[in-house]
Amino acid sequence: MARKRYWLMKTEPDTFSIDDLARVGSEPWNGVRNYQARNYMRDDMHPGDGVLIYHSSCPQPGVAGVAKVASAAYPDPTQFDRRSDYYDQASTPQQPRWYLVDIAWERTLEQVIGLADIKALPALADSPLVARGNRLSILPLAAAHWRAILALEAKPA
DNA sequence: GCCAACGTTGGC
DNA sequence: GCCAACGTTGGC
Repeated sequence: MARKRYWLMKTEPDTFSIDDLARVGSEPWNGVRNYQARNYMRDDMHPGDGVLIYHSSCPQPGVAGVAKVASAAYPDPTQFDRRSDYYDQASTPQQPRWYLVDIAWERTLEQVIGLADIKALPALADSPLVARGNRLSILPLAAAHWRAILALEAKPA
């Protein structure tokens, strides 16, 4: 049994928010078309890993909820669907290019933990999350980063 | 294999 | 809407 890992996964709430995840309970995290993010899902994620759901490209960017990895990696079915925005004609079922995992909702934070507050955490100084120009939609989090971010929850706004 | 052009991400 | 940063593409 591998040790539990921690992740941060971005989503645009206009498209799919923490409330949407709460409604469906579990969601195949499809549409990731970046090789490094794919490698994280395919190679490094395991059921039970902790996931912070991060809202991006929205009025209030920040961590909006907690979820967990709920499946092993498997091929993203949207890559084979001609009608999908995520269709990839270079990918075949015999040799899929894109993989995903299912993500299961655990809880929605009462208040979004804003990016500015996260950036202000000394413990997060070495996290890729606060690095300049970070565009990866899936990021690994050290356990200490996970704890430091969620510790902000206790503080009044 | 290099690198310029282009497209996308994402905070502000 | 702006702009910086980054990944991908494609000509050579």
